[in-house]
Amino acid sequence: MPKVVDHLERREELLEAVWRVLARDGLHGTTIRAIANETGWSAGVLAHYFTDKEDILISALRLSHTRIAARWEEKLAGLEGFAALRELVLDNLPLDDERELETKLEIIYWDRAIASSELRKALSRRGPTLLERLDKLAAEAQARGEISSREPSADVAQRLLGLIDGLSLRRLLEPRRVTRARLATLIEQEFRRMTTPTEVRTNVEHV
Amino acid sequence: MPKVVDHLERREELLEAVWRVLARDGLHGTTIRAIANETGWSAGVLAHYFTDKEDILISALRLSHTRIAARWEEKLAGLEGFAALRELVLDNLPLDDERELETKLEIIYWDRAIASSELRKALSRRGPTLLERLDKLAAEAQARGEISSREPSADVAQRLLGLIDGLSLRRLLEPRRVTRARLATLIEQEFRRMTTPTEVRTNVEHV
Amino acid sequence: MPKVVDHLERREELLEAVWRVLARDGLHGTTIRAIANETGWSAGVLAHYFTDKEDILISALRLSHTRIAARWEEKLAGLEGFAALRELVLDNLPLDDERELETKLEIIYWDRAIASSELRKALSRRGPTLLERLDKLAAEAQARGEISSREPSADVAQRLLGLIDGLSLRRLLEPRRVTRARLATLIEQEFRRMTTPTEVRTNVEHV
Amino acid sequence: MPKVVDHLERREELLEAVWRVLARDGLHGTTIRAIANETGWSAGVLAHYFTDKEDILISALRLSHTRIAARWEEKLAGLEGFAALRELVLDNLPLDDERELETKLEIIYWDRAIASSELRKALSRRGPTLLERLDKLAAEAQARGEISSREPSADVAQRLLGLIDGLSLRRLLEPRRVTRARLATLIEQEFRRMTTPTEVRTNVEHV
DNA sequence: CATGAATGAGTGTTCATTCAT
DNA sequence: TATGAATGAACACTCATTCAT
Repeated sequence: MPKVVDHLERREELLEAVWRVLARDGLHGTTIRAIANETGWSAGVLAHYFTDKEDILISALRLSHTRIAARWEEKLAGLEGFAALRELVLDNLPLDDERELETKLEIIYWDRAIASSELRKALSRRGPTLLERLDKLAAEAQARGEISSREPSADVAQRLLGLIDGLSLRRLLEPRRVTRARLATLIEQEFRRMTTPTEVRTNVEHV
Repeated sequence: MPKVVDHLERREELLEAVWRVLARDGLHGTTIRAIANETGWSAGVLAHYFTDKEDILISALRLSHTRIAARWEEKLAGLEGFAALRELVLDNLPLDDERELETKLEIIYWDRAIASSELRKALSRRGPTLLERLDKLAAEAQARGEISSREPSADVAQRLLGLIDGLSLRRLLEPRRVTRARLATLIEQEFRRMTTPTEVRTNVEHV
Repeated sequence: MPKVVDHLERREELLEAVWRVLARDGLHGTTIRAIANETGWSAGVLAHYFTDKEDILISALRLSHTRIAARWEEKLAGLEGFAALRELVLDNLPLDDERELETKLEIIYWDRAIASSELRKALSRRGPTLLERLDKLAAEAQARGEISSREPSADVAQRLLGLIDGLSLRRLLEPRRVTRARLATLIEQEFRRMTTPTEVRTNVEHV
Repeated sequence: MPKVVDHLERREELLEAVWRVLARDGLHGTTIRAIANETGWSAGVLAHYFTDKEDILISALRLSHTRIAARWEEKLAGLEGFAALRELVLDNLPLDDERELETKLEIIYWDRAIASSELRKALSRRGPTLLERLDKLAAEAQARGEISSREPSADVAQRLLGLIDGLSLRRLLEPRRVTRARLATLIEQEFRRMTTPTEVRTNVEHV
């Protein structure tokens, strides 16, 4: 009788090891052997669960996205409008170890995503989804009068996504300058700006 | 007398080829041989001008930063306060081919920068410098009453840097969704937000 | 279950191939590929058994020393004093193919041993050991009155070691002039000198 | 008017630099660039004086042999028999820096000499010549009754050559154990043995 | 299912050599 | 004569991948 192994479970166990290696050594330092070492299994075993190294890397990213999406469902349950929007943004920032790892994963793939359209597809699954969610919640918040309606919700969403990526990056590149507390402060200020009404000042000329 | 070659000039010629390869193939695909191919010279010639592959990559990045810094001097000459701040932000966005290449260069190094402190140093030469400049100009704009003084200039600068990186990234990752025009629109909206006076609305409660 | 290979056995098989390449091509001509060719395996297989080329070369030398030491135990079993000393000297001369190869190995490393202290350590394992053995047996032979006690046993040992190295070298450098038979004759003469009593001749003045 | 350069003089100047590099870095570490660096000239200049790297190395060795032979003429002038023999042996030992360098040169080439018959020829110029001289002087010393005539002068010469090479090697491989003083002592003892008459002891049985 | 032995292409790098100036 | 720019082959080494067991 062959040993019964839950394929999916084993796959996820392996992919979590891939995350750890990626976060520790970067994409460049992530070799099949390093992964195998981290899993505790032999290198050859990866061939049973993945077709390719590319497959491993993309699968690792996809699993991360799946987990993130699942967490969204939990966290956003019962929330609406601005409150939901705020929660979603906060959840996508590296404010604890788990999400710092997720952030590293994203960054790590950006290099290759620029060159490989294959990988770009895999990556864009998160981007658009997140963008669409931000958009929908921003529109909702506008409809409720919680945030200004002067700009399209799509623009609000795109700006928030940009801030998420840009500030997260700075957090990882310069951890001493951008502490978690500072990161939180910066995003709170953005929330405040969104919820503060604006009045057109006529004596300012835009360049 | 030997063949006369301007060492510095040749170095820069080679490094520009490195840029092209990096932008085309990513850091991962940038091999010594690929670079040599792009230069039109043989692979061995790189040994005359650089000690190492690491030296090549870091030099390529440094040259880019040097060029960028020089362009800043030009573009900011005569400008002050908000006008200068606006110009600096715009100059750091991938709104033409030249700056798109520069942006790719930055992104490409982020992966390794997270792991290697050596590279992080080289990279941080741009980051902090840009941040400091943004900060100084934001403070200037605040003093002139051109933008709101409700938040510290350091926060304004950090947010702008975040937006620059985040929106630039989206432009490169999803060029169809984030066109150059859209990128320009988004940043103009941010400028507008900065220069528009705000009035506290009492009936909104921050969470 | 994977293909079963006796790791140690395979290592030794590979190292013996290294010996052959070293003896044929010299240290200079001993490349990883040449070794691989000699083994019949691919070049990459060496990476499974050795960390490094340095590791290969030092391991090859060590295995040789181990084999030699083992042979000493056999040959010297039951022998004492001068008889043992004589046997030990003879065993360290290139009087057959096996020992000629061993001698070549020693010579080959001398160049680098002079520059690299690392290698000198590995080499000196044989040197001192042989020297100490020669010393001990010389002292034994002196105590038994088999050889002259006019000079310290340490000097006898050092001279014998010098002769072993020097004559072995000549045998390999000028095989036609120094045949095996001639080598044997020369060393036998030295034995005769050692065992022949000397009488001080007073009318000779040393310079 | 072209610069007038004494070819031979320049050649020797270059070759002396080769010696220094060889002694410092070993044959393995002796590159064309290292030599050029040591000479103070550019790498290409060597092409004017030598056809090949092999040519450089062999020429360096030959010059050393020429210098040694010239020194012999000086030192042996006026000496005959044992006194000359003694002087010749002493002159071939690494008892000062100059001769230590010469010894290193010899050792350094042994590795390749075993494989390359070309180099062996170049090397054997010293060996045989020295051997022949030793032989001639040994015969002379025997004729004068200064040393024992029990063994052929050729054997005496071969043994002395073996001792010279073997002990010199040990001096360089284990400089702490075999000091210059110890080396001198050991060779003096050999001289003493040669000049001391022997008497057959009947109660010793050769094995 | 799991192993790890074996492969071979590809990497960065070194280096003797050539040659236009 | 002397230079040093340029070449290209060879090197040790890494690594994803295959496959017999």
